Amino acid sequence: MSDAWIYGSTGSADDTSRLLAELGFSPHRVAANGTLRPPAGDSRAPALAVVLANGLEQPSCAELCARLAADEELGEVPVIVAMASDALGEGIGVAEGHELLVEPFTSVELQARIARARRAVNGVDHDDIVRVGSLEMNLATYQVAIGGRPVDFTYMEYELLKFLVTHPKRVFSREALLNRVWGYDYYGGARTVDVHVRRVRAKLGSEHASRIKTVRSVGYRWEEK
Amino acid sequence: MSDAWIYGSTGSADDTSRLLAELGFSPHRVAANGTLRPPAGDSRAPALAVVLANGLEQPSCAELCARLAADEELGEVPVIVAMASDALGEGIGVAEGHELLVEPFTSVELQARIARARRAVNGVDHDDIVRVGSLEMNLATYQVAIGGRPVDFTYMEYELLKFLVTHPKRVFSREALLNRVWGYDYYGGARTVDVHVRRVRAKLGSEHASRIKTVRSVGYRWEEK
DNA sequence: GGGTTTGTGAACGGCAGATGAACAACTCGA
DNA sequence: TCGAGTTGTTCATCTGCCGTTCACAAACCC
Repeated sequence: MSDAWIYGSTGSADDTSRLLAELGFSPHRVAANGTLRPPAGDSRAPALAVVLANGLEQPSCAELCARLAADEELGEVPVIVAMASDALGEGIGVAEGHELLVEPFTSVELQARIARARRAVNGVDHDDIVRVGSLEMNLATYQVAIGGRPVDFTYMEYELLKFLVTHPKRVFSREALLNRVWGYDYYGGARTVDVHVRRVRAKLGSEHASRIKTVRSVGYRWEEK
Repeated sequence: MSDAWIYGSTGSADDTSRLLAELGFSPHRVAANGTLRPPAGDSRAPALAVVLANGLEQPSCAELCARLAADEELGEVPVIVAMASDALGEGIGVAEGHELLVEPFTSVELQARIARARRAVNGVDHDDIVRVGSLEMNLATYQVAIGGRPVDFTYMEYELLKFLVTHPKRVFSREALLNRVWGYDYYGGARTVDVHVRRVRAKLGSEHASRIKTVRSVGYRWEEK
């Protein structure tokens, strides 16, 4: 799923790892040898970076923050900096865009600060971004991207796709789709749905087009397979 | 003798007042009757605003935050929003530039977050120049330049452009723009937004005009691409 | 192979948005 | 106080997009 890179090796690193895992992240520890990437795994930018400031010596927290902020490829990564209360006074530099977390913290606070850090980067709440394979829907910006490349959907195409994606596996009759996507007071030909499905499929491309399954004499279904 | 305005009246208000006083502020409680200013004293912008979210009903925390962020005169005030841990999950909107503080907190953490909130304001104030390609906005002097050549924007044109530029990627409905750029108590035709968008586009010139994307039957979005 | 269901291409028509211009409110200086 | 200039809003018209529909081809089931 979404990777989280953890910098620093205080005693709280294991706790933090566990909390992040509970929140749905795959935590990866990053060695404190100067690199910004975890030793193994792909080098795709993670969904989150967590800096445990306590005991960070080489590089220092401020330096690490600065390098994270400056890294070209990682430039868009949400960053959370966690430190103990008594380390706050030491003028440790936490970059402006980064979110400050003071230990001890609860899982709920961590979650809230993750959301804030991500919002600062993406301009929207993470909850508003849906990913299915290489397909990415930003529900706040009305943008769809496939493999990072933006794809233009018209309003109705977008609404239809959004509905299907957010209601996976269930089959919807054309009538049901007309009611829930077009609106309850709508009355028009059911074939309208067909045409829209076709256009959405075309824009989705070969990789994702087949995700909209047609269930003969019933309707359509979104399948993430 | 820097003033701090405190919104909300939970039990922690007194504690917060005391802590702020210890840190050298003059705390003033603001009535929860809708105004943003304290009942007495001069109306100069304070050095700090603290929102105690717990128990805030009318206006809600999110609304209060939005109004604080939108207030013309107070726009440059550092804001801290304090709330209990169990209130975090409710999707309470804390504006992006505001600093989130989770109760219970220590005096040291409060101090650190005050510093961050102030840096956020002063920082934005400081390198107050936003650059997007050859477009340059000086948020302090209300000046816009394209390719080094100054361009005149009227007040509302400037405000609209500034709002879009400082909230990139996100789509805003005309109504949302009317609320957040024109003001909450404004009520007028939504087409007003169209016309202003058109004028801003015209002044932006061919290179930047397309950065204001229109999302059909939704609204407008700023894209730096 | 006949009937039903779905895919496909093209064309129509409505409407959202762009555009130009006029109007109203306000500022400022003579 | 008047008038000219500026600025925000609204009206009227136009244009192009896009949602819808239709006709036909293809696929599927009996």
